[in-house]
Amino acid sequence: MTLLELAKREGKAKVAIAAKVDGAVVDLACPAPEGAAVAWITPSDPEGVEILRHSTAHVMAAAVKQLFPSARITIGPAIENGFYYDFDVESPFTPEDLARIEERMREIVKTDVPFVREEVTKAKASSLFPGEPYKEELLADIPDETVSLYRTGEFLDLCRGPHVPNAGKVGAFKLMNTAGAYWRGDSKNKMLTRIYGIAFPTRKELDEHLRILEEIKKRDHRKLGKELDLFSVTDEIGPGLILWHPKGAAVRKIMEDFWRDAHARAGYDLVFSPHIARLDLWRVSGHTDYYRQAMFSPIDIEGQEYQLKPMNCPFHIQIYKSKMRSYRDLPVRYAELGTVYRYEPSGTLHGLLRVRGFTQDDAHLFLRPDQLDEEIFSLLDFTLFVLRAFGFDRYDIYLSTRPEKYAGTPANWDLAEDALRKALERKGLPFEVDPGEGVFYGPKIDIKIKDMLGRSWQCSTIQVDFNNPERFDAAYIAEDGTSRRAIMIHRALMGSLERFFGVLVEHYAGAFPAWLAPVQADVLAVTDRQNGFAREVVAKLRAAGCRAEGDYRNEKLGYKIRESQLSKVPYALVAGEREASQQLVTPRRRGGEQLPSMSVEEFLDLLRGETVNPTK
RNA sequence: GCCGGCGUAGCUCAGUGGUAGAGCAGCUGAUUCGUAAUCAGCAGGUCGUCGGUUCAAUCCCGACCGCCGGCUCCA
Repeated sequence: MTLLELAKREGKAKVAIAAKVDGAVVDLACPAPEGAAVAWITPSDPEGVEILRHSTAHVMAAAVKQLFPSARITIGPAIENGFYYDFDVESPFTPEDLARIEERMREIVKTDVPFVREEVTKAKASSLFPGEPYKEELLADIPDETVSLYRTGEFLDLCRGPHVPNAGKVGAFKLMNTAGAYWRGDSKNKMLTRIYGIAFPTRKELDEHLRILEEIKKRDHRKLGKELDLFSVTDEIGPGLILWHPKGAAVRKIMEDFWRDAHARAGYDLVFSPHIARLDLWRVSGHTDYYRQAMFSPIDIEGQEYQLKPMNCPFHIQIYKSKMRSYRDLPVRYAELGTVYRYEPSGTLHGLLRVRGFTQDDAHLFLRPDQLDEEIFSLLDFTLFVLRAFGFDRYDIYLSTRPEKYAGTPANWDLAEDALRKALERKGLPFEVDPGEGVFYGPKIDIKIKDMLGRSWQCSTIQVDFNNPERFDAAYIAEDGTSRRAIMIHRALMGSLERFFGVLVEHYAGAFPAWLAPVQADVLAVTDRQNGFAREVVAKLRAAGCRAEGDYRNEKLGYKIRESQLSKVPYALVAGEREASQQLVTPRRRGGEQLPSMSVEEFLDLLRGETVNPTK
């Protein structure tokens, strides 16, 4: 008896698309083993959705082979929200092709052809894929002697499975776009044509996903950056180089002020360093060996080579080394909003999130080994405090451990990895270990913040560095009078101000909380007879530290309200005849909520109540 | 960098082998108005850049620059 027959008997054939037998997910065509524990998998189970998406990829490949017989098939996995399939074709698919492929897919689904699993020897299998070099290559890499194949009508694919029993079982899908993708993700290989699709169990879920995509588009920081006049990237300046307009600069200043203040309180010393330094400095640091591909070309200055800085660390080390350090002086903490320049391939640039010049909220800590545990813990605490202040309280945390090639001693690595791990555990933070993913110079903790839409953004990083202290001989005099090597920690919390700002824009959809908003209140004169009063109100607000602007244009109130709301200013203060006569203002929140009229002082109190950020 | 798409006024976008339009924004004037757009007029573009085809190119072709979606990589 097959699982499908068993499913029928149990009345599950309509919903089940696969089954879990003793923990292994298998097709319904598999025999139902006597006495084994069988759990049905439906499209709404996580495993079910994946099967569904993967099967949809097969349906797409089948449609492509029907329409483009010369297309060579490669791989087509399920991914988050959908699937893709990579093809090798002479000319990439056009949007019209995509529509035809999608149409053909629907026809295939309608025929409800079965997905038939076959198991054959590798030798047999390779004879079944004539003219499919990629399948040959995949076959050659499979260690097992037998492999499984799936047949969907005429279409045959090498695949581990499992799959839905029939094409009719795939859910709602939509082809989204094509993209170039290297075979096996390696830029040395041929560029294939990838088709991305989304797939969900039901039409409703698919529509919901499309709605989310719309929402993401609406929040795009590049779009909002232009609409709200926050920043720009121009042809004339160059790609990946950011111009911060007054509104964006205002937010940046608030971010910086908050950051400097928090760091001063947390025991950091603020430093500044230049944008270029002798190339030799980067030779000593090892950047010319390990980081060359990300560095701009050296600059010739009177016959000497200088380098635009890709990192701040060597400068901070020089400051550390400017005098003898006692074990009593440690930890030394140097922090800088340091602007660095890195060569990023043009195709990778993306708004504020991926740029060529950016400002790191950088710091380097110099410690004794016995201070590692406590320092990492308080640093972690400090990091979360800063992230929370900006409204991020969901994280994905990763601990990356020693790679195969590394600097420093295994004993030190163990010490450092231990300190990072213990800090995370003591803080009660769930984290994932990425074994061997540490940088060559030390283990690290990466924190990805999750925004309002649940998307993850890499921002904070805490890295132990065993390499630089050695290369630069960063030392301190220990209690016994001997010179010891300091342990260095490199860390950034926001990561880069540009990226963090971009993430903030998307997180808040441009509607910054009052403490961050570039303009906190628009004062709207109802007619020009109130312009004088409105100016007084603006002056009073500004004197009290409120970022206020006045709208004295010859426009109706509705017009001014609309503009204020569209520019996402937290408060619009209506100043009309009624207000002027009583020296009041009538606040309206950007959502549309109207508040009772109040004095300027009362409004300032209200605003203060909302602008206290958690530092103070 | 690689693959594909795109590049028309400050912005959003129409359009055509015979050198261009709309809405918004801007300017001028009228209007003095109460919680998401008052009306009228005016002005605004070497159609990304360079080259080619053509009697004629914004349109067709090529190169370059840039942007967008991915790949690769990362703050």
